[in-house]
Amino acid sequence: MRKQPDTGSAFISVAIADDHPLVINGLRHVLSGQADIALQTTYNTGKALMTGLEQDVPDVLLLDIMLPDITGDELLAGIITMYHDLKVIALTNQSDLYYVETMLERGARGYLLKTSEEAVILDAIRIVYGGGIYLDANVSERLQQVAAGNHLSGFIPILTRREKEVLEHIAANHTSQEIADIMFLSKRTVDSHRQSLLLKMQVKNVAALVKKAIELKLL
Amino acid sequence: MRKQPDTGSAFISVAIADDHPLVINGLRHVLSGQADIALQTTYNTGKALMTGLEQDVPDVLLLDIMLPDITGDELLAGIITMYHDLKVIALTNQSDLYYVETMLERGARGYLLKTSEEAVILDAIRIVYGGGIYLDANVSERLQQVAAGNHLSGFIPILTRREKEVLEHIAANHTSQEIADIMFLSKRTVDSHRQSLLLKMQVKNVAALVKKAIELKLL
DNA sequence: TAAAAATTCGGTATTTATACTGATTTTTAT
DNA sequence: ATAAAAATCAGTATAAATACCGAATTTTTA
Repeated sequence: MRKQPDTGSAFISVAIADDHPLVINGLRHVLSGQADIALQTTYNTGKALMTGLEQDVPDVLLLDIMLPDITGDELLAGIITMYHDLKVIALTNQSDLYYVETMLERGARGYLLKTSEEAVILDAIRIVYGGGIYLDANVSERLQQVAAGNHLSGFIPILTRREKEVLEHIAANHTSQEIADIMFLSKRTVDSHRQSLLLKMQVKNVAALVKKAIELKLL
Repeated sequence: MRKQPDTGSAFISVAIADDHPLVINGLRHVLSGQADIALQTTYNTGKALMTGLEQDVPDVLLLDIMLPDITGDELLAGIITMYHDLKVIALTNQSDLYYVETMLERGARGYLLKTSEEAVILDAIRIVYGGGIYLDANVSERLQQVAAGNHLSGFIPILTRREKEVLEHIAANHTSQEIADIMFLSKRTVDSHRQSLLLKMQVKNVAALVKKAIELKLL
């Protein structure tokens, strides 16, 4: 029932982009025992990945969303556009779950944790190769929590440029007046942005604001 | 020049405590090629580790500082006390560097990143086994930055139980009066803890306090 | 056991943040 | 080109946080 890859090969060719040698070695070990999977190449930077894809496109790419030179979500949009047939599985740590929605929106077909079991990793590769979408159980569980608005209210507020700037200054131990001086604005304007921030983030003071911003990776 | 282990074996016996299968497999792969190193056991929880050590103590333990059931720093003090000859190398992610000082204080003999190169890992094991102390280059670099007070002012403030509680409530979107009601305290007392927190953390408002607390893994 | 640290509470004054209403100009998107 | 969103600033009022002062009691540590 599985589609044949464009290369005509009988194997699922896999590439890995991750800057952690241990992760790559671990994955290499996992994949080496599989008759239907062939590890094509490994990359440890986004730049190397982009260069390599120009030469050879694998069937499935395991992509660390935190490469040293660029984040996965920034890479993904371009990759999907350029290589329609490439199936990307995001690879991440427990703590980066907030990226799940973004990555899926941008075209990732799978989402694995670096703590995933071997069997899960192999399943994911085969399912995604076959056209499916695979989320690690822990991820899908978390997604449901988020969707249900349990504690993160289910959405990531979109902050404007100025709001982000003000937020940075607030977190950097500055008062409204100080921020006004730094940004060459009236204190009123700064307070206005503060109000918007509190409203959008659904909190009532800057302590909770900063905490939530960090949780949502906005800071 | 290397000391012989207590077991009389010609190998350096190594145990790993880490809950990530990929990390364990990666390390297993790295160690398997070494004639002088024998991987004794692997554990994936703190509890399993404690139980296992009662039976058999390795020469060197690679200890993930973020096991699912307990943190490394909580484990370490007890382990070092009970097994004087056991050399512990902390194993962690880039983001957990704040623990370095604590781990060294509590008796860790080495500090490796999960992103460390194979050669570095092997070096660390041999050096620590021989009685030395080994820090990953990235770690020692960071330690110096911290020591120089570049931006984290060189120390991790020790918060008291009550201060931590108040800090949690502050970050949870509560005012002093609300916290007082929740904790059955006078608002004065809560404010007193607030003052101590700001003083210890060297900030002047709760926004910066929360940010710093999260950076220092206190929250 | 003695000393040190933590926890508790009070008063007072000042600064800062937050809430609300309202409005103009600039930028962005359709 | 037009509509929508963002950015700017103002007034006023209240709530909250912060900065000092000091001090008694309890707990922890040496």
